[in-house]
Amino acid sequence: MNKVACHMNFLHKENKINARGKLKMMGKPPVHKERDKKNVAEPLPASASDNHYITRLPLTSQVATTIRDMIVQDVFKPGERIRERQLSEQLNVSRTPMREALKVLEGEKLVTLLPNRGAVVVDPAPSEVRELLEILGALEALGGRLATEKATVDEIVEIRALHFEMLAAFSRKDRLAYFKLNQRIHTSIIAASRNVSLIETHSHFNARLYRVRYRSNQLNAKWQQAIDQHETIIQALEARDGELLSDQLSSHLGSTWAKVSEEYYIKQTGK
Amino acid sequence: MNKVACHMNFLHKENKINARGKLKMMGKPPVHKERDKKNVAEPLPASASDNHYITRLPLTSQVATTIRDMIVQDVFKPGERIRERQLSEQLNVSRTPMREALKVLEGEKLVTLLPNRGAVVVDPAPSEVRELLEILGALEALGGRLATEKATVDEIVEIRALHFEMLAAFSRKDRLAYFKLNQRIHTSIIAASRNVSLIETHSHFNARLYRVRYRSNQLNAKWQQAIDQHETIIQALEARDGELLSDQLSSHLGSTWAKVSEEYYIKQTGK
DNA sequence: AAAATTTATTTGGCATACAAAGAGCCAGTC
DNA sequence: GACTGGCTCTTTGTATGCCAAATAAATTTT
Repeated sequence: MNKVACHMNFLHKENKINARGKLKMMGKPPVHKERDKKNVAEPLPASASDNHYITRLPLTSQVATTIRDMIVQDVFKPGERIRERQLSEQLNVSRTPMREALKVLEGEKLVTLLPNRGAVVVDPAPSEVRELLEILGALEALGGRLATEKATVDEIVEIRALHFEMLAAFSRKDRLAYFKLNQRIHTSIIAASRNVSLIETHSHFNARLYRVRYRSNQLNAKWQQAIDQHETIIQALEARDGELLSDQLSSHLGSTWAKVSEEYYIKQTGK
Repeated sequence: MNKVACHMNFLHKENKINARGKLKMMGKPPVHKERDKKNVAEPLPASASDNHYITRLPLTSQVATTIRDMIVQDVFKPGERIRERQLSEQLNVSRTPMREALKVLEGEKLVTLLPNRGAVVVDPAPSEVRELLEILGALEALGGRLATEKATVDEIVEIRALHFEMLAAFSRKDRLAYFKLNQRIHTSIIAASRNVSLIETHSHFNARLYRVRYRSNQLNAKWQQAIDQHETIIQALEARDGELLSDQLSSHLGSTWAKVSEEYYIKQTGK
């Protein structure tokens, strides 16, 4: 359900999605391979560890998730073309779910579908990144304001705890841990807004910006400043000051743009 | 490109989409039916009236657009099931583009795809409508603020003109004209923000709320109040007062929710 | 009447076929 | 040599048929 990628546990290109234990070789009369184990109803506990027992999600969704992860984690580079036939063979699925998955990803703006030329991984122009950050800022501002009204004490405490963990990562100069905690904090604030549609929308825009922010995080010089902003954010939440939190969140993303745009500038001139 | 429906020019159910002047009977060697007319480059003026000359859009997109219009315009009622085989026969396309189109619409949250049970037209719960209106409010607030910075004088003048037209529709008690002008005004303000992603996102949420707002508009008792709000909105834009415009736009949508929720209440109790 | 079982309908996914669009190549013309 | 038109090759777009699995409906059994 969570569209933001979980880091570094994706399938490699050689991996195969093999839905419903499908047996591909055309001999072998279909004999319900490993179904009989549990053909009594049995409510299916759905425990976290049943990822073998290959999930009964529609293949299309599985494929979409796989590709989505590959994109967010840079297995497919921006601008790279995705050949549906080739990839569907690699994933061991037919073209049908592959194409449907690409349609889904197109809707998520993670790929562009050129007519008769297939899918290309999007490579947002700097201006688009700025636009998206503005939107994300507005969404977080809304989420923050709602959170000050609706968050439970427990949620706020948990967010504060994440903040401390983030400080720990900061002290250790552990940029990856820092990044992930940072993300979790923002996501948790939005989650506290209790607005399901907002949570989804936020997650969607976050995914579109994931790569950019990840890379920006790797070379962010103004780390201390970001930390300071975060402290204010948490305090505003604790004080349930919607106005302040709202402002802080959007200006926080404003400075993200400052960092990112600087990076674009460097890439363009120096390098 | 504009996802908000243009009113009442959709295809009826008997209509057929027949892409690329496809000749289905298997005789007839392929002789580029009516292409030769314009195989010289000719930038293709894309005038509004070239909807005959059967567009060279992918069938999937055409199907998606058709169904989208049918949904927004209530040909398919919320909660109604869409049978892919049946509908694809009616539209005279195969299941393949039909299924892809439904995937697209799922991404737009206009239908829900139940595994093994196909597509159902979404029927947002009141709470979801509230959520979406909150989000739309935040988006319009952002758009408004940007518009005060970026709008050209011409754009503002045009919006003022639309406002007067809307007043005219109001005097005539022409609710449909009023509604459409109202939509155009809001869309124009967002368009003036110059943030392409925002324009798209706004259009998307607007589409999801289209039906609700349309119906609400039909029985809105507090029409005068809405008019007053609009006057303030236009003035704020003319004064380029971002703060004010921003506030007005989101509170405007707040009162939209007031109206809509009232209607839900009526439906639930009285009726 | 409730439960279990059978049947019918529909979707999910695969495989195959073929037309059309692009991309690249090559020759011929100016 | 640059442009043009035509080839060929590859990939996508669409149609079609097929079958398994899931659901819903009908029917039988208990």
